[in-house]
Formats: sequence, structure tokens, C-alpha cells
Amino acid sequence: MEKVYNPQITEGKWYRYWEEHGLFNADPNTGRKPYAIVIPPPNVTGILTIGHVLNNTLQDILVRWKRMQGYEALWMPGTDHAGIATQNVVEEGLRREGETRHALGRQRFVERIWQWKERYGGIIIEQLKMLGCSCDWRRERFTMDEGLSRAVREVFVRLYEKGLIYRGKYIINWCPRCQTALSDEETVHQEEQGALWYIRYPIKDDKGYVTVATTRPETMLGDTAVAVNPGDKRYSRLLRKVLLLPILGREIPVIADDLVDPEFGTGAVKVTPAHDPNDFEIGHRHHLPQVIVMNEDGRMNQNAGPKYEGLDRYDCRKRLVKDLEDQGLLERVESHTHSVGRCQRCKTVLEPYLSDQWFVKMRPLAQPAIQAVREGRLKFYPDHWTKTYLHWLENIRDWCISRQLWWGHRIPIWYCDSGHQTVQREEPERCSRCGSTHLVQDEDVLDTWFSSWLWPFSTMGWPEDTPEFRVFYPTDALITGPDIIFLWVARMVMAGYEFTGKCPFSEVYFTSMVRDIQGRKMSKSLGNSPDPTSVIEQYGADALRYTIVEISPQGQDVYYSNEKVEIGRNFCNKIWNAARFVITNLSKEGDTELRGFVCPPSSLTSMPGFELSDRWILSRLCRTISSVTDSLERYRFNEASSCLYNFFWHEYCDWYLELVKPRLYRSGDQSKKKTAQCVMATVLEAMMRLLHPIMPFITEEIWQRLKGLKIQESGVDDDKSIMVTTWPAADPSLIDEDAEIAMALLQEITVAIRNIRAQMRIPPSKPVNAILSPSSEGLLTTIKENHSYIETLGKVRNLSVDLDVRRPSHCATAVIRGVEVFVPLEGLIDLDRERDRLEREIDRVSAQLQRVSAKLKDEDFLKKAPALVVEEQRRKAESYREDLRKLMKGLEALK
RNA sequence: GGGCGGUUAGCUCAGUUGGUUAGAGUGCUUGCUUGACAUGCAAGAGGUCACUGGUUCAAGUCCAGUACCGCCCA
Repeated sequence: MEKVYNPQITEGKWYRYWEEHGLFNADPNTGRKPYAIVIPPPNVTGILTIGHVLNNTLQDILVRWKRMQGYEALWMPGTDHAGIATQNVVEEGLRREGETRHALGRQRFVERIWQWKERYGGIIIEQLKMLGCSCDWRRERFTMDEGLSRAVREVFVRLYEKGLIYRGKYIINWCPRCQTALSDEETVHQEEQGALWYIRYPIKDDKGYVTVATTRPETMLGDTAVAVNPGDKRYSRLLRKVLLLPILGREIPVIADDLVDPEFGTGAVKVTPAHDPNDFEIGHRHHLPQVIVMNEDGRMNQNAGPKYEGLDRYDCRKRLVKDLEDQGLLERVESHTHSVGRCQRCKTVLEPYLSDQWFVKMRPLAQPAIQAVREGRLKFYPDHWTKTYLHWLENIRDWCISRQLWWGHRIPIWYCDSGHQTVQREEPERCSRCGSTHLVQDEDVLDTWFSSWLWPFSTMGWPEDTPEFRVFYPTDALITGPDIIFLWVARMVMAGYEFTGKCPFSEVYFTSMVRDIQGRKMSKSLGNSPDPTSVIEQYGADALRYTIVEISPQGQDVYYSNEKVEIGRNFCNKIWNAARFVITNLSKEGDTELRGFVCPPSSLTSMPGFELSDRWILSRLCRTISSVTDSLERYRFNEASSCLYNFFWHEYCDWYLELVKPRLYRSGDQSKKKTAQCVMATVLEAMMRLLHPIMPFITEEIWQRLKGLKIQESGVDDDKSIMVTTWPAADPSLIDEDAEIAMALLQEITVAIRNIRAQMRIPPSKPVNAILSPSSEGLLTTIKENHSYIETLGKVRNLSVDLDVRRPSHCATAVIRGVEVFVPLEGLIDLDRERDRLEREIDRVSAQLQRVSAKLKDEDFLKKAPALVVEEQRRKAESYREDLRKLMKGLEALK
């Protein structure tokens, strides 16, 4: 085995092996209990980000863990057609060729996108494989697949027939660059520095004017009224007066509406029903005309007047403001911060825009989704997302599902010459109303999320009643980011209940948001998104997986940097070297008859020479198994990873493997040596299985090397791969409190001696002697039986132990749980240094004693605290006093 | 404006129902070619648990308020 772990020669090899042996495949016919996760389908245009790494590592951990627990585990993979994003990418390609999609035509453009998808759409899938994801790739789905498209049409028609889909002219978020409508959830609002323009509207047949304030002056060209609050006395005399719209000279009324905030601006607001959602409402109430002054590309149209027609909205703004100024109608301009909506995709400032769109009535769908969470059928981890989820559903608004794009599911509605609508699952031949054969399909496509909200069941074959759907649906867990709780999660729950009558999953784990080391979101424009594939090449997938899990606390953001992956790389190397130590030690025997080092843990206890350190490490292993299993059940992934890390590094490697060495190298007793070898191999093998979900590659590599050493456990385990072994079970009979207490004592004494060595500057090459004086028979026995542990790890040549030994002259002193530790230092001792050390120690213990004594002097404490707690404090005070007395004696002896 | 989260060692974070000496990783200092590992080993220094008040015998932990940071919604 190499001295340094090399992930590059390990990872690809085992991934191919797993795939070739079909180990990722899930079969609905095995009769085993199913466990299913559907992947949040990455955009087909996407490349792997560190956020994907976190998200997919967690899913892989769950699936590999459940698979080892004996479940028929399915991880359903696939990609999303990502309407706008994909169309943008291909359009950009066309632009570079000097082409446009319009010149190409719809059909050929869509063909181009499909070609692009075939060529580049699989990148992220290959990257997920590099990461080690154990998806059942035979089942890979795409939201535009035939099957999923059928599900989309089925759902559209059902909703339409139920009266939940309607078409209408409403104000929607319009992106002038993408030239499509967007849902509320696809817009990003942020506070931005803008301006407030105060514009004078002259009163007809009167001298004065009314001043209104606006953040978008160009929309005034579409004004059809000015509104004031009905209670606003300043304006009561103006009601029912007529104003003259500047520039255009249109006559518009002054109206009263409660929606107007008298505090904002001048208390009088311009009303533009075709370009503002609030104004749209006011316009409806007062039957105002709706004047659209802009085209779909953000340029002004003929309604804006000849002077501005054809100008871009912002050029128009500049010209208009200047014209108003020239006419003395611009009162003033204030700087003003306000919330600006931008396109989630291209960041263009959105225009609230009046247009014909398709909507889904969401209120009826929301009820079951609310109930599911309220009644505990659906749980969120961390729990605090429940409130956000419920608040959104309780105030849900209708969903604008039409998009003016070419890439996506075409709306399954056809119009005849008479304007009748035919809604069908398959393309109709004639109009359902008048029988006309001249039919034209609606030009729009559906919102991409209209296919992804069906993902948990459309991927299983729904609306067909397939074995996959029957066995694996509803799925178990969903792992996703909290940023798509509305866009995706809540909608999937609604769709699940509406179309299958079931909640599509029972638990949702929301991952941490990944930020850079300065706390900024990862973004393309900032250029702060690391490329995970180069990290994998540098450090290995296991290192990256371990690191991202370890640094992601539940419910909080995670601050990622490539350097942090050293945590995982170092851990891999530690695992590798521990295994190297164990394996090279066992294979020295070379003889097949000595095989069978890896045993069922309970069978080890009766082996010859089974001793304290063995009892201890098996006890600690059992606790680790319980704790890790428990953490995974509660989705506390980082808790599981650090528990494994601590046990493996700081108990197994730091103490156990060190304690085993004398038995391996110096014991004349072959049977004792064999026992030690069995325990260290058994613990290592169990650890590989526990670590496997997090670090699949290195654990497979080591496990394959160990498997030949293994005693078969009644054919339970498959020998093919660690993937199909069983998840370790904690055997409670191996929990050994006494061994843990005894080991803790021996460890503390060892540390005390090492401390003295370091403080006294005694080089490791120089052995020392030590004398221990325990305060009880029990402690005496423990130390006597295991004195070699202290000798080995503390580099002590001669250790003598006895009750009430006489303090040697010239020695350093420590007190551990009542055990006095003397290290004679002959002429070596630096008295000043030792005095310093003792004085610091005395200060520390006195401070503790003082705190405890203060409590014990407190009448209230003695009266009100539980007897157990009081007793505990008394005991503590006693032992501090005792320690202090001994330390003082040590100090005296130096004077 | 409403809601949610955060503030613990230089940095990044644990700290479960209030009760041992508030932990870890990393960084820092010191010493080590220790018969697996310098991607390592050993030892050490480093904390007014954001602030104010309250409940309690007892508060990092519970309650209220303040400040700052972040996210979501309107």
C-alpha cells in the first residue's frame, strides 16, 4: 500500500465496478421495504456547483445508508429542461453565428435546442458520477421526455376540466429581455437607489395643479387618473375635477381610493392601470381605461405619442423628464430607495405589464398541503421552515403558468377560426364546439415548474399505473435548498395530493446555503463559485464529500473554500494509513489458515488475552454506531461525520492502535497477538461500513482488501461490495462502563506525564520513571493491571505503583482523580519551572474549589437544589480539597 | 412594515430537556525523521458565551427588550 492515499486511482475504478454490477439499480419486485428519493433535477444547462455537491452528497448518504439497512433503495435521477435558461443559452449561440431564433423559425429553433441538449445536456450527470452518486441511471428522466410530457398534458387537462385553469388580462411580471411573463416566484426583489420625480398635473379650467410623485415617470404616458385617499382633506376640493395629463394633454379625472397612502409623496398618485398592479386594481374599481404604452421589448409604442414612440423605456424617461422640466412641470427630484423587481434569470428590471396569460387557481390546491404539515404527515428539517411554508400557502396567489417562449411544453389548447377553445390530451382533429378542422395551437409554453411539480410521480411512470409507481411512490425524503420552497416543494405537495391523493414525500430536509468564505452567495458574476470537479481531481471526491458534510450545520449557511477540503483529504489519509498499518500487520502472517481476523464483535470477548483496551474500543465502537445511526435518522449529517471522525482519529488511532503495538511487536504470546489483530481488524471493518455512505470510494478500497480476512456471517453479507454489506448494529452487551472509566483514568495519567515531560523539556528519546500513588484499592488494581499502557504511551521506563508511597525528592507532581503522579527528575529538574507549573495548577484547582464552596455556603442552594446535585457538589469540593492538599505538598517539597 | 435565523477562542462552528473544569477543527507557540501517517505525533497558550434587564438555589442554555448581521415575504 502507498504511503499517501491516492484517490485518483481508486475512485474511477470502483464507480465502474458498482455500475457494472448493477449495484445502484432498484427493483420494484424484490419485496423488500422500499426507500425512495427523487433528485432535485438540475438544469440541463447546469454544471456542478458546490451547492449541488452538498445536496447530492446528502442524498447519496441517505440512499447508501438505507440500502445497507436492507431497504430496496431507489435514487431517481434526471434533469430539468429549464425553459428560459436553456433557450437563452442556445439563442446566445445563434447570436454568435449572426442568427436569430426568429429568422430560424420556431420548429428549427426547438430542433436546435434538442441537438444542444443531446450534446451538452449530460455534463452535470457525468459530474454527479464523479462525486460518487449511486443513482439508478437506467431510470434517468428529463422533464421533456415523452412520458413526463404526457403527465403534464394530463394534469393541464384535469385542472382545466375542474375549472382551475383560466385565461385573462392581468398585470404580470414581464421581462423585456426574455420577452416572457414570469411568475411572482421567479422575480427577485431588492432595495435599489432610485429617484422620486414630482410632476405637476395642471387642473383643467383652473389655475393650479396637482403634484404627483413617481418612481417611473415614463409610465405617466399611460395614466388614466390621479388618485387621492378619500380621507385626505388637502385634496377634497379637487375630487371630480379634471386634470390635463402633461405632454399628451389627455383629460383625466381625480378619484378617491383607500389604497392611496396619504403619507407617501404628495398624497396624490398617478394611476396607470396597464403598468402597475395597484393601479390595475384601482382602475378596475373605477372603470378606468387601460392604456398600454410599451411594447414587449420595453420600447414605447404609439400610445406614448409620436415624440417617444420607438424609444427604449429608459431613453424615454430621460427625454420625458427633460421635456417636463422645460415646461416647468417638474417640481423636484428626490433620491429614493425602493424595491425593484428583476428577472431571476437575466437580472433585467421587470416591467409590470398588462397581458393575456394563463393562470391556475391555487387556493383549492393549497388546503391539503396545509393540512399535511399541520397534521404531521409531512415534516421539515429544520422545523422552522414550516412557518414560511404555511404562510405562503395560506396567502397563496394564482399561478401564472404561460410563458412566451419556444422551449417547453406547449399549452394543450387549440383555437378554431371562431375562437373556440379545444383542450385535449392529444392533438385534436376538429374543434370540440363547432367541428372546424382549422385549428391553431396556443403559442405559449408552460412554466418549467409546471413539469417539475409532478416530478416525484411523473418520473415513476404516472399517469400509467406502473410497478415503480406502486412500490416507490410516495417517496421518503426530499433533499433540497430552502430557496425553492415555494417554487418547487410546496407545489409538489399540492400536485401530489391533487393528482395522486398522496403526499409525494414524508420528510423534507433543507440544506444549508453555500456561501464563500466572505459570506457572499456563490454567483457566476462574482466569479466566486469554485469548480468542484477540479477540487475532486485535486483532493478526491471522498475528501470533498466529507468536508462539505462536516462544515454544513443543520439550518445554517455554510462558508466554503477549497482550502477547507484539506480537512477531508487529511482524514482520508489518516484512514488510509490506519488501514495500511492494520493490513500490513495481518498479511505478514501470509498463511491462509490465519485468516478470519474480522469477526462478529461479540465473539471477540472470549478470545485469549482479551484485555481492557479491547473492551474499551468495542464499547466505544458500539456507542459510535448508536450515535451515528441516531444522527442520520435526525438528518444531523455533520453530527454523524464528526462523531465518526473523533472516534476513528482520536480513539481508534491515537489510543487503541498505539496500545496494540506492544502486543504485535513484543508479545511472545501468539494467541494474545491474534486477539489484538482480530479486534483492530474488526473495528476497522465496522468503521469502513459506517463511513461508507459519506466516503464511498476509500471505504470500498479498504473493505475489498479486508474482505478476505473476514469470517462469513451466516451468508448475510454479500462479498461483492461494501455497498451490499449490512449497516453495523450496536450490540448493547459490548457497552462496558467500567472499561471506559478505567481507560479515562489511564489516559489522563498518561497525559499528565506527557505534560510534565513537555514542560520540563525532556526529549522523547529520554525515558523517565514514574511513581503513582492512588488513593484507593480500586484505583490501585486498575493501574497495576494496566501499567504497561502508561509506560507505552507516556514513554515511562519503570512505573511503580503503591498506596501511600513516599514522595521521592526532586520530582514533578500531578494529581489525577486522587492519584498522585510523581516523576523523579534527578538532577534534571528545573525547580523554577516546576514551581511555576505547580502554582498554575494550584490556582486552577483553587478557583474551582472556591466556586463550589460558594455554592455550598448558600443556604438557598442547600435548601432548594435537588439532593443529588448538592451531594455532587460536596463530593467535588472534597476531591478538589484533596487534590489541592497534594499539590501543595508537592510545592512544599521544592522549597 | 411583517416573519424567520444568527451573534460562543484570532477564524469557522458544536454545545440536545437549565446543574462537572464551555468543546472541536483551523490558525498560533514549543518539542519531535516515535518500526501506519510531517496530509503526521505530543504538549501549550487563547473565552466578560453581543448588550441590558428578568425568572431561578443555579442561565451560554428559559423570558423580555436593545444593537448589529443575514434570509424570506409585502
